[in-house]
Amino acid sequence: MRLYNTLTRREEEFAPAADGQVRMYTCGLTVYARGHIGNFRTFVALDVLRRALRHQEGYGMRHVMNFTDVDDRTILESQKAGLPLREYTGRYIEAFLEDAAALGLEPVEVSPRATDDENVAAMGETIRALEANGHTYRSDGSIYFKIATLPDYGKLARLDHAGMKSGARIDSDKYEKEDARDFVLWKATQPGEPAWDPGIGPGRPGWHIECSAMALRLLGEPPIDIHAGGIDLIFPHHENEIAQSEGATRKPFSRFWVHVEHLMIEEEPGAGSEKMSKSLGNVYNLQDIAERGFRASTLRYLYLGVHYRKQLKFSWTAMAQAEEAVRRLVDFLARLEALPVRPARPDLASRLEAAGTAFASHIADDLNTAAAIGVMFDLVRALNSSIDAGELGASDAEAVRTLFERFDRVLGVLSLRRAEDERPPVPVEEIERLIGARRDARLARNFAEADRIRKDLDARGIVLEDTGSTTRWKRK
RNA sequence: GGCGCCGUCGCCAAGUGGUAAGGCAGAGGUCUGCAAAACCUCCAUCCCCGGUUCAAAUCCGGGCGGCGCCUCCA
Repeated sequence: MRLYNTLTRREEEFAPAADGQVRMYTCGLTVYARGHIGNFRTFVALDVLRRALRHQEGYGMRHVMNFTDVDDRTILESQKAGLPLREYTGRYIEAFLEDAAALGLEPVEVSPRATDDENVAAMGETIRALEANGHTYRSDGSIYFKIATLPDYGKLARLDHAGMKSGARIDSDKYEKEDARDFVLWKATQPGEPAWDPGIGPGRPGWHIECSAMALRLLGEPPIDIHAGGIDLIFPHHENEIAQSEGATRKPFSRFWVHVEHLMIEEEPGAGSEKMSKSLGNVYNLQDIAERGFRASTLRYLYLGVHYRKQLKFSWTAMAQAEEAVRRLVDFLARLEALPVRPARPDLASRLEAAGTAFASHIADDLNTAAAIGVMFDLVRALNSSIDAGELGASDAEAVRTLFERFDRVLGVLSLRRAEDERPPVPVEEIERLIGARRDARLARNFAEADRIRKDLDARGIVLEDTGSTTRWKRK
């Protein structure tokens, strides 16, 4: 498949370097708070990449997504909460896993925590290798990376430091550095802060070292195939990861760098938008989505409607439109269940095959999910039309379902919706009993009673639809 | 100030040289006990101004507007 590589600023043909297995690292969440829907835009987009590589391209995956469970904010917030760091961050890891499941993220092969003993040890090893290669210096008990020792520093971000805004705050650390652009690998112990000593002196990890160390430890010999994350990580995080990893190993770190654009929030129509971020305080999480009456599957669909390298303007209107679109798909799939037994339609196979090919080629085109979804809807209209004309039977339905399952292995929306629908607000037995009672009422032409039952269920979140002789239900 | 992205129907959004996918909303119609769903028909020449070309939403230049990175951030 074609994949945009930030390193070269071009789309390139992607295939794993070895054994048909993709070695991929995703920068995960800093677990000092519940992830918001901006965070999850990135994770869902990368989940689609993972699914496309696995289910469509047929590669094996070894995918690492970390939890950053030590940094200034996690330490600060855990202290505020009066909890040990590990326990405090553990709660948000749990919350993340719940949200990830709700959004249909496939579990990755490895989800390490930075503070796991073996990862701290790996950071020590990486830093020692950097020291041995002459890339570091020590100052006030901290260890720094000296970027002047790495000639191609900046190759990912391509920043022109000469032209940087005068007065821009470059140095946010209070530690002493030789050059403002140098960054800390290992922070000296501060009173009241947790500390480790993996053979380099007591302290705690700088922001970037964990990802280099874990990627190298868990994914083997560099270069890995793909390193991914939100677009804001290009600089400084990923640039510094490259410096650390390549300084330590003398080998290229990652072949592809994939970055997902931001989710933007528009609070009032026409008021302009800004990126959603915890520091701006304009965040919504999955709970907020649920409180507004929307489901996670709807949000997942909304994410996929915009190419991952374009900003996504989030609004409640957009959510409502996404919900209607998902409904159209679900209703179509439900229609397939009620088709009569009749001879298979001879020209259906080629129509389905064409759609399958078109869908796959859009996905293989740098994950053009929006165009792929368009293919799906084209097919829905054509097949709905055939159903109306009485041309489709049960055996055709099976072939159609199979194709949509193939689509959904990459998109992951329909299966998610189905899982949500398996837990309706009214017990299924009761719904079916009431449908039976209503059918009797209708046969007796007691429409008042029939409408009362439907209205009653509607108020409880269940919608009934009559289709010929049968009645089907769905969640509102 | 430097680097970069974006501007397509009322809303969301594909399309990067060959004459505008798809979804939502809307109008009219078919079907229907009602409701819903579904189907059919209708609904844009692509922010503005120049240029290149047989041909531009797509390339180039200049505006205007939105956003990002340069500082913690997905």
